[in-house]
Amino acid sequence: MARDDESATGLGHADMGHFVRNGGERCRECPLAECSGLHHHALEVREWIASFRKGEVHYDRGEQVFVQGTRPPYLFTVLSGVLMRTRLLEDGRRQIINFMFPGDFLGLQAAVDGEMGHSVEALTRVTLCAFARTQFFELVTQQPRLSFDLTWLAAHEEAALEEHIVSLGQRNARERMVALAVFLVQRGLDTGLAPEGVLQLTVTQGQIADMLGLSLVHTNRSLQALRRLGLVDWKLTSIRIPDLAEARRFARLDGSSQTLRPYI
Amino acid sequence: MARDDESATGLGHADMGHFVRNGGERCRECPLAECSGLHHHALEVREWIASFRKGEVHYDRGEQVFVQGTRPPYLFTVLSGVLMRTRLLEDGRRQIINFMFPGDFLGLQAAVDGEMGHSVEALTRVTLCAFARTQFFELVTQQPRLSFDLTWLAAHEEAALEEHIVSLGQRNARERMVALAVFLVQRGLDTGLAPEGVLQLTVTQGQIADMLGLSLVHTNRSLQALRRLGLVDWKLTSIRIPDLAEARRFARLDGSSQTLRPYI
DNA sequence: AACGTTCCCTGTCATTTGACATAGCAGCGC
DNA sequence: GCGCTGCTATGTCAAATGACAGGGAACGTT
Repeated sequence: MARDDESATGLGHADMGHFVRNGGERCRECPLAECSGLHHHALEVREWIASFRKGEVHYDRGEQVFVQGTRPPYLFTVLSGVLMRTRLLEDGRRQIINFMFPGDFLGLQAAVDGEMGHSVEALTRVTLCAFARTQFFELVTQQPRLSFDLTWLAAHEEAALEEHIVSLGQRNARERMVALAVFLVQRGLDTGLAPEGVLQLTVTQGQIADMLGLSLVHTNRSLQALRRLGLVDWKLTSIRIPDLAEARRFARLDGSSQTLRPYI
Repeated sequence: MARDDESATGLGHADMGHFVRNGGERCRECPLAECSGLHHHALEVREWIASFRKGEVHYDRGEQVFVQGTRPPYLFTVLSGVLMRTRLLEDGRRQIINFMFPGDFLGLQAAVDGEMGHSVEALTRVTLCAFARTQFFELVTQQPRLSFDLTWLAAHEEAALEEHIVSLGQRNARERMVALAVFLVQRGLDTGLAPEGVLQLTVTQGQIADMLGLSLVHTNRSLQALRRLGLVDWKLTSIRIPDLAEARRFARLDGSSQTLRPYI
């Protein structure tokens, strides 16, 4: 309980995030190196990044990595696992903003503002690579390539949020679900989390509802309808899309322009 | 009509955007210098920026600055006026993503990807400061301060989109409208477009509807309700909020952390 | 075995929002 | 004056979505 506060800052131990203080030497075994969907840096740049690495943190499902309104000491790159960004209203309503996959960078807002505008929670057991917030711009601005990559990630995150806004504003419940399922499965494919096209990820219907701005009950019924239609088979622990192209058409998603994502 | 294509690329003349080829010498009279809501660079940095400036473009209300899916040769900083980013679905549905005010940077997605994921349309007569897309990273990465500012702008745009997602997902029609009105008036105050707290900007109810994901009819009724309640008086050419704090409470917006925005 | 928890599912009814049809009103060119 | 056009306003009805209440399966703990 004395540790309770630390969990909010990425410093928690044991029960709420386990910090392992080890430096860049571990970067040779970086699990992201095997990920086919990512753009890998030149050795020189990788070593530059490694020199800033502070260690590694683990969180279990349900644990909070960042808490809205706090000033975290560390920023992270996701090494493995899946997380979600959420935003709370004072009256308890919750909106899930987006999901984060291996290679994604966590805490950009804190990097420029000091303070987080949203919370981040682990959806699976996750491993994160930690950098000191105060060193971040030293890390990034002194390597033009990293500065570019950071901007790339920010611009693409913006594009993902745009797509989500289109969903919430223009698509009905079923279209939204299909759009979300396609997005998740696609990211799963890119990061090796969806062997044989089935994403193994446990998302509750309550979480889907909070992501799509629907009630839990309506979410449930719409999911059943999609299952009957054979478009998306979304179960608690997995998402299966029999025909990705057809699902795309149904949700009126345009073709995904497959480019390699950079990471830091 | 031979010029038709150029309008999509920021090169149009006369009827669709008027390009004035003049360089950094005009930067001494930059209209943004008078804007109190902005963070102004040191002389040295301003001159560095000026050396990249390619000229100035004007667009009238209704003209498209960028068209979704095209590769624009220029990127812009807004010098005066207001614009909106929109995204179209194949079946004609339109979602307005956000509004842009003086000091905002246009075309970040094109800067990293080459291609625009959305369109940008002028809501008033606007003046834009043009940079070559191909020179952009030279401009930004060789000045750590500019690299920081660009990231700052991207992170804050992301935060604005988050807030919009919360609106679309969790707030009902009236709350959404109040939230949008507060956002617009606040940005108007920061950029000198809202003398005496009344934002002079013509936004049609159809545009409000496309921004908030509501039907035109429902938008109309909700606007009337808000007028009756005395919360927001939104007319075709102006937005007035009698009590900003009360409006914030109504829409459950948390206090805006007033910081100076950088610009490039 | 009994219990508590978490999640998925269903029924019924209320509310919100949308669709369609129509009217008014200001501006504008002629 | 007239006929346009773009925007705002209303009425009526239908569809989408939410609120509330409760049941049942799976699973871990005692």
